[in-house]
Amino acid sequence: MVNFEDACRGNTQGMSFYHTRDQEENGDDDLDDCFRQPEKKRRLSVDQVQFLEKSFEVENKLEPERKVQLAKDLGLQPRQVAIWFQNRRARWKTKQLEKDYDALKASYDSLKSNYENLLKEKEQLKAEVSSLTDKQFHKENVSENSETSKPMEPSQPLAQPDSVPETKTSTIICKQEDLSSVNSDVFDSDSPHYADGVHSSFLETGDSSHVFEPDQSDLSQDEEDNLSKNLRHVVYNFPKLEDPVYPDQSADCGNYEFPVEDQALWFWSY
DNA sequence: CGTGTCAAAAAGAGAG
DNA sequence: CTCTCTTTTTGACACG
Repeated sequence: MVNFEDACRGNTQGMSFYHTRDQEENGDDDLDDCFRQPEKKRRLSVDQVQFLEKSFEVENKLEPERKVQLAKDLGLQPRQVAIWFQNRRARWKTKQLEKDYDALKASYDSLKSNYENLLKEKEQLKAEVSSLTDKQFHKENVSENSETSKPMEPSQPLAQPDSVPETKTSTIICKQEDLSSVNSDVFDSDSPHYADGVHSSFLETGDSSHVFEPDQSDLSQDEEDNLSKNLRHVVYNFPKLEDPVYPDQSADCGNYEFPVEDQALWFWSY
């Protein structure tokens, strides 16, 4: 447990918590509390906040006993302490949501760029295949013209397309790793989330291995939709979208709600 | 208790 | 520097 004496020893040399800038007003505290007048709002002193923060780190919930003790230690009303904890929890949660959102967005951006790369690669391979097909076909025509005794199926040019499939396979494997790791990392986040109070979700477990550079370039809405559709095919082993249960989707993700414009994120959680 | 909100206080920005 | 305006932070409260 954090001891207030320890917490502030040395920095204020025994100065009490009442040394706020409007110290002289603190004498009114009792009066104010009795009459609940619209009292002028006073901020807690740095030391008071520090002490509360330490206490919050230890345990973010406040049992009545501790509330009274803290209030006593800090020279505050128990209600003030309760309100402080309430606010602190709420604001901590907001920050956490922001963090989680950023991480999700980063994952999404990363997936998007992976997908775009795959598309490019696919186009290249397509071009390569058609050029090889043409060459083959051309060859056959030439040989057919010179010696008409050798009929051959023009549709077999893919028999040995060099080493192309090799590279493609490795690429795909790589992508799959990315996807599955992202998938598990991100959507495991509905595990104790803020529930334990002190420690947050997956994001606060230090710097995750998914530190992506946010890609600011944005696709148009059409492209975005197209991307989302197509990715359902790219994400090989994800559940299919045949029977979507939209209303429950939030349950899978810690009850988070995302802005409408970011709902494209859901495509890979279906 | 969580959530949303208000409003005072503090911090920041910029013009003169 | 200081005055003013804007933005951010934070203590408090109401409501469900």
